[in-house]
Amino acid sequence: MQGFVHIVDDDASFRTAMERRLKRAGYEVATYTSAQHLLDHLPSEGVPSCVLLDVRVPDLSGPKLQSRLSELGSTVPIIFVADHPDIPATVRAIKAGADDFLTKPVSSDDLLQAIKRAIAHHGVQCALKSKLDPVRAHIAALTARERQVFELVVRGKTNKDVAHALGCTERTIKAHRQRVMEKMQVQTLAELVSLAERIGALASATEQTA
Amino acid sequence: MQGFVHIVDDDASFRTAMERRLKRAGYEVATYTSAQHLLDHLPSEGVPSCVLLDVRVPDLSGPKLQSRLSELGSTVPIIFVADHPDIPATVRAIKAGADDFLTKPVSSDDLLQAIKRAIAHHGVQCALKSKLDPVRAHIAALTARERQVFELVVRGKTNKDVAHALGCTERTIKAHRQRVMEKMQVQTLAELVSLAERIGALASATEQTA
DNA sequence: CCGCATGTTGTCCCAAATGACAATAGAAAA
DNA sequence: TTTTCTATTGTCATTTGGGACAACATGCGG
Repeated sequence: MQGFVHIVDDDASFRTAMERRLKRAGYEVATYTSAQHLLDHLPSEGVPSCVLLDVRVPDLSGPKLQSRLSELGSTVPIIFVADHPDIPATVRAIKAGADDFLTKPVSSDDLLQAIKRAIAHHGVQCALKSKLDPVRAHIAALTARERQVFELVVRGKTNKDVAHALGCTERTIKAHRQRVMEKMQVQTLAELVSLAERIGALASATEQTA
Repeated sequence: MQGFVHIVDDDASFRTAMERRLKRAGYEVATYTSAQHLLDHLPSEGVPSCVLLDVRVPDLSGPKLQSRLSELGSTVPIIFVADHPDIPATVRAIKAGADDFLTKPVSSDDLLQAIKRAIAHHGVQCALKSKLDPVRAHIAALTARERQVFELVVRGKTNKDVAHALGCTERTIKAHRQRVMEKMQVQTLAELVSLAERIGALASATEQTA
């Protein structure tokens, strides 16, 4: 399986035409009559896929679908297909994060190329997500106190510093720290800091320590 | 000063018209008759700025100018201005990284909005760059051996591990490690790891340690 | 030949982190 | 009420990291 393509178009003939073309090219295909329809049958995340969206569909504009999807935690790339698009709409769509923008009639070449790229993009996104999601889950599993310790520790504070900052004994911090390491499933401070950076829990804050 | 705008257009009347409009809006302005001209008089990096590029200029296509600039380490956003653009060209330009795409005649509102956005973007880029550049410089100042130690240390290896990996004494690693910390100008391992992550020196490699 | 940078290694001591066993107290849930 | 979770603190021994002195070898340019 090379990937999954979700076709959204209210024109049945276009849908079936596309479906046939893409299935022949080796893709899994699902069709929807509207953007809402797509949102309802939320595609299984985790498989590299993309959405082929006819901009003519009335219920949800492209950008809106985009933001709706990302709210749901999805990063599926969207390829817009338009009949007679105007420049401003095109610019808006692409700047809003469309992965590509095609005009009808779509040449098979362009279509397949765009889809290949989009699915490749999503593959990368999925890989990233599958790495970061568990980390976020681990952080979510920390208690409030543990999170405080976590934040200070990954900034290079020593147990003593943290103890002073949080108003308790060094020994206490030590205990929390151990639990943090366990829950985050890391063995070393370096790994902990790496995770924090990747999650963005350290956004621009590398100040002095001692 | 709100920012710097570099206008590239071979049409003198357009240049001066734009220049006047933008100066009135409070921007610093420089004009160029060709993309090459812009590249020659490489704009001073560090000031939030943007390029207003007429796609008609013949010497360098937009995307080419873009890549040429980024080769030179610049991240100036480019706003394309086109007369009668076609969709594919628009799509290509924006996907290639254009910050915005305007069509003539450009309304003052659109223009100023686009420029404001672009300069804001560049402001962020500049801030980021001014943080990362010195770090890269520090890394470049490491000796080969020091860099080896650096790479292992930020992955969580202990001095003992590194010593074993590089075939020398723990004491030796200790010495290198100290010099690394000095040269990178950090006090703690956490900071060192943060820098490594931000520079991308740790791309997906958080494996076991002990 | 000499100075300098680089890499190497040493000892002594102290600070910091880890791990092994622990215990106590309050709050929330069963 | 009893269990469970969370936060708190303790000691002791060990490992690691960091700082303060160092020394020695090599290779390169002046």
